[in-house]
Amino acid sequence: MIRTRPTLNQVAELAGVSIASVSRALNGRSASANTVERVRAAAAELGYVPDATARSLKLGHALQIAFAVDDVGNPVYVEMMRAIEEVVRKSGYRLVVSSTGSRPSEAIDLVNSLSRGYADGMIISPLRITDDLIVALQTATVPVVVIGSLPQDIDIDTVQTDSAQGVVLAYQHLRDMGRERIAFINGPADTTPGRARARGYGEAARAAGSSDPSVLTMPATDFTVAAGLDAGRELLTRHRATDGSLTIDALIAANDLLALGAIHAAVESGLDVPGDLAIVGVDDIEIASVYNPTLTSVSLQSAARGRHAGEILLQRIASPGMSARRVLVPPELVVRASSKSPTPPSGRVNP
Amino acid sequence: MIRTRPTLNQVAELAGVSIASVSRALNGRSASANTVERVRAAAAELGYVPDATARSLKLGHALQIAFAVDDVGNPVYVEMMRAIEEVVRKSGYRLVVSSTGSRPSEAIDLVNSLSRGYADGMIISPLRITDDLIVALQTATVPVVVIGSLPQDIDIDTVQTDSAQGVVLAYQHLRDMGRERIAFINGPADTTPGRARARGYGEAARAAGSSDPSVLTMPATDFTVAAGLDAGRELLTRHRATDGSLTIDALIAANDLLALGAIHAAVESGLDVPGDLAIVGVDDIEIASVYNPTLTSVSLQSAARGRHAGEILLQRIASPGMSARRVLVPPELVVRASSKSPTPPSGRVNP
DNA sequence: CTGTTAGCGCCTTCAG
DNA sequence: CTGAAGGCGCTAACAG
Repeated sequence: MIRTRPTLNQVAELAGVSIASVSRALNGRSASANTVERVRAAAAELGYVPDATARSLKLGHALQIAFAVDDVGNPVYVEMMRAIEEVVRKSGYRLVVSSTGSRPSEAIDLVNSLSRGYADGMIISPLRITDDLIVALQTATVPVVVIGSLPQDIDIDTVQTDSAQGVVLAYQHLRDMGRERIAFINGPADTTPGRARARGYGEAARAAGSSDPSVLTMPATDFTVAAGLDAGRELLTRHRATDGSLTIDALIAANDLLALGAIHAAVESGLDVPGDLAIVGVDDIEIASVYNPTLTSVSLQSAARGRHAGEILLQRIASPGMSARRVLVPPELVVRASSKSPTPPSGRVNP
Repeated sequence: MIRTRPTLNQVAELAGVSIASVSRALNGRSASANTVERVRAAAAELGYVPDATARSLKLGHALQIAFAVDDVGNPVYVEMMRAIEEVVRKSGYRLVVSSTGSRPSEAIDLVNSLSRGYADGMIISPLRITDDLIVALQTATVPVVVIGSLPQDIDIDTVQTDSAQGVVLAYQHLRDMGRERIAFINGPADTTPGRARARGYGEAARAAGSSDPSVLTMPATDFTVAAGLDAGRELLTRHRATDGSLTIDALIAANDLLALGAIHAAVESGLDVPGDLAIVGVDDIEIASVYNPTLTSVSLQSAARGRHAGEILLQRIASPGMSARRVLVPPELVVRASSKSPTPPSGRVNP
């Protein structure tokens, strides 16, 4: 049977003092040693714990932070979540995680329901940033920090990375490894990261002499392993010469989940990775380092982004007057086996 | 600047009616069409949204469900989380996710803080179930559902699976595939799943004629990929003959993350999986189906367990008087490439 | 149908 | 140092 929760009143009655004294004794305000002692005893006997809701109503804050993402299944968000939780819990906040799904309307509903005051602040990392969402963010009644890229003129705290630059790093790395025809599996083109990464790929490809980067681009329907598998299969059948040989020798995937799916597609079709096809992902999720082959990836430092977002949000809650901040976390290439050179010099032994 | 939130009072004033009428108009209780109209207009003009905290205090529930796990990084918990969220959100509840870390004391603190009433119920899936935790669970002031195995006589709702049986399935499958010496990488032995899976392995091994299953058992320090990598490396160096050949031909890992780490350890040491070493995991996480090789795994149906837990919790919140329920979700073997036969019949073509 | 009123449980002036 | 009282924003009787 569920035990019913004792209230301040019952503690007061048992201790033989007023509820005000109980409150003070328990919260460390001025009270005589005698009172404190009796209150403590009474509270312990009843198993009293203050009611969070009543406290919130009185104090005006919920001690909760909301974190909203499109898909909690993506390890990137899990990493952010851990980092955020670690930061905010030190200040006494709980983390409420919401998976909004891909429809921006859901995210907007969520932001608006925040106005109901169940959370004291929000961190959101949306894949699709619509005008409506921006309006909702701007008119929210609690502080909001966005992990992602907002238009420059929007006055909202932002933690962003340069994923276009990340893809450029990947491209250049593959060129350095001697790859000539580098394809690109993007996520949905209507997402913010999708657009940014396509831009990076386009820039890098053109700089390398490609006249039309889009011919080697394959959009996936989502940023997931399953979508990467589909896109990978499609890409591989599309870029075969009539003799069955591959007409591409490298592949950048817009994130690691897509890359994993794509590698699997390559392997299942009998290709050697990286021998026949080098593959680079983006995000550097944990599995990247133990996949077979290990996956070269561009780290977007999810944990660091989460940490920054948490800290900024805490600061803004403390001082709402601050002007909006933008912190930029740089991408970093992490080289592993999946992008090794196709023609290892033979007759030489590894040092 | 953060917009300040309008209250019922201000809406009432603007609409020229009492706050009670506003409340009724907004909540669809009896009110004249005229009143409803004016209240709606006033609320819209002010951008009014009811305060969740005040509402909770009055109504006596927080409309939140807490989900506590040791490590949100494990895809199993993410799967459960999604399933739970889907179930509870239909009834208007938000999901608060907490990562407790491995110390049972943290979980106990969390359970106790639930008594603060910030959540109306809790689902917890603890790796380590101590007596103290059970006491905390029993004395919690809100309904609790445990995903995991509790002692039989404990009167708490439980959703469990039979992971010992799951390991038996894995063992028998490997025997069927012609494997003779089947090793076992367990998680920490002081965890509930660790003990259950060790028991299953012991039973199966003894049934197959092994006198001491412990000689082929290697405990990992955690249920993670990193721990699996370490344990795999250790296991592989330990079970080499003097000529360098492997003295085991199969391996069961207590979960998929460990299995992934172990496969990687095998591959990096030049072994062929499944040629030299067949590997089976437990949990059937998504990556299992796209790892190279694809991982044979025993599904413990995390999504189904999460769904059941959510439904049971909702029922109990609705009718606290119900006697405790136990639902059992059976394990299911999912065969993939990592456990294929070591000696494929040659001279034959696949149909 | 509508307004007034009494709390939900807690914290915090304000007197004493 | 302590008790009484007001009120955070809302809903649910209760009268009218």
